[in-house]
Amino acid sequence: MQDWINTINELSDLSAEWKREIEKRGQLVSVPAGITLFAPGKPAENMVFLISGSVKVQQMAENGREIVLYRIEAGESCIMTTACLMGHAEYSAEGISESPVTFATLPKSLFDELVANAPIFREFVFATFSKRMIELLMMINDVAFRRMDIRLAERLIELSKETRYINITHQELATELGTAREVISRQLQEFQKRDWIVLARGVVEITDLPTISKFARSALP
Amino acid sequence: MQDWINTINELSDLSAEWKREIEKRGQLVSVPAGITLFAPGKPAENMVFLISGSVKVQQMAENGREIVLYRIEAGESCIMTTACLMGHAEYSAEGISESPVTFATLPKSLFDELVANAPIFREFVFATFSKRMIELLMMINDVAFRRMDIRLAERLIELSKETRYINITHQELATELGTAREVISRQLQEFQKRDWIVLARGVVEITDLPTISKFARSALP
DNA sequence: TAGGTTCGGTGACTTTGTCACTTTCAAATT
DNA sequence: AATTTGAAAGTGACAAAGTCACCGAACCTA
Repeated sequence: MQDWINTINELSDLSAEWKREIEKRGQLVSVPAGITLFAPGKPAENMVFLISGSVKVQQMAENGREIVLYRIEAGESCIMTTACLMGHAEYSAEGISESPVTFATLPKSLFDELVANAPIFREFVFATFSKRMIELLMMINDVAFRRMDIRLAERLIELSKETRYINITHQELATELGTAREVISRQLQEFQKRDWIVLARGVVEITDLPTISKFARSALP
Repeated sequence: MQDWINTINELSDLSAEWKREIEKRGQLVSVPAGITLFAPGKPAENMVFLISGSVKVQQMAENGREIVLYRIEAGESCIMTTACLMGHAEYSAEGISESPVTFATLPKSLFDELVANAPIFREFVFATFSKRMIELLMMINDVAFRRMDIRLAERLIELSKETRYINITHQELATELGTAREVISRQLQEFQKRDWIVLARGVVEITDLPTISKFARSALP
């Protein structure tokens, strides 16, 4: 995988010289699933691009509750590290690999050169920033104003894209949505009572997708 | 006010040539209080610097509830416009002048030149981005996990920095914290019952700052 | 001073979050 | 195969937050 830069769509039009420079000065790293890649207290020294796998970025509160902010997927860069790199600020979130992950790092010096001299790269960085920013605004909207049952239904629909058997615990769902496990358990029971899903330990089986979808869109219980 | 660029601390070290260029191609605009400066649907065409006054950036939900995301103060730039400018994305928040406001706009072309060629300017842009990003993360933490009474107490303390008579309605406080007016009213009544504040129409008078402060720090009711 | 508007109060109810357990299940250990 | 153990999920009682529908008081302003 010496050609990783071309796996990032938005950067495929970079000049051959820049690509050579990036491959010379960048570093490829692979880690297994479940590793904390960044966390409050650890300073960022490089810009990070995800080549394969998925990284979950989440925030933890003093009371122990957690919320998943977003996921970094293959072909995306990590704005948290970039923000900390550029803003001389500290992380307030942590990043955990959800699968075996390969990423590339660029030293800050090269990052600076690229932002200055490669408009394509600059566009990429800003676009990533603003995309995440808007995601965070949507998240604030969700958490502050939207009903739990609707949000849960939406998330179940998302998760059932590939298979109707979703492998997830109630606690994990709670972390996804930033709520408490009990709330999810009760809500899932209610869904089960309505014959929309069937529950098993660690599994949610979607049995009536059309009705759940209707419910999620309705925004009314 | 032809010298506005020097009112922005982080940019005071820009070279004289860049400053001349900025003043030549930038535009100064003044608007009264209460004007919507940006809102979903209006595309951004320029980068914006606030010279004087204060702009409230808030988000509105379908159900009518609102939340104040942050304020842009004098000497800061508006990341929402920058994000929309660079990320080819749409606003999802609106900006409203809270006082008479003067701001300067830079055309995108000059913004690009500056980011490319003026490291000081580039640092400023990234620092602003990451500062706001971290603020938004804190806001998610607050909204998702922290108690209303504590958050309200904190906000009252903040607002009473200059005078113990805070001129604000319950609805405004609710918007600040992203909750419903009734919740604020009830909470304020509770504070009044405890002799921490005295309420009047449109006014909250802080009568026992030490105890409120202790309460805000305690995180326990 | 009359009428409208904004602001705040209130009670009944729902939803969400918390606490302190218990039970159930599955896998590892004896 | 029986037992232990830890994670996952269920439960009931309660507290906090949000919703709804309505009321009355305070304040413009015409």
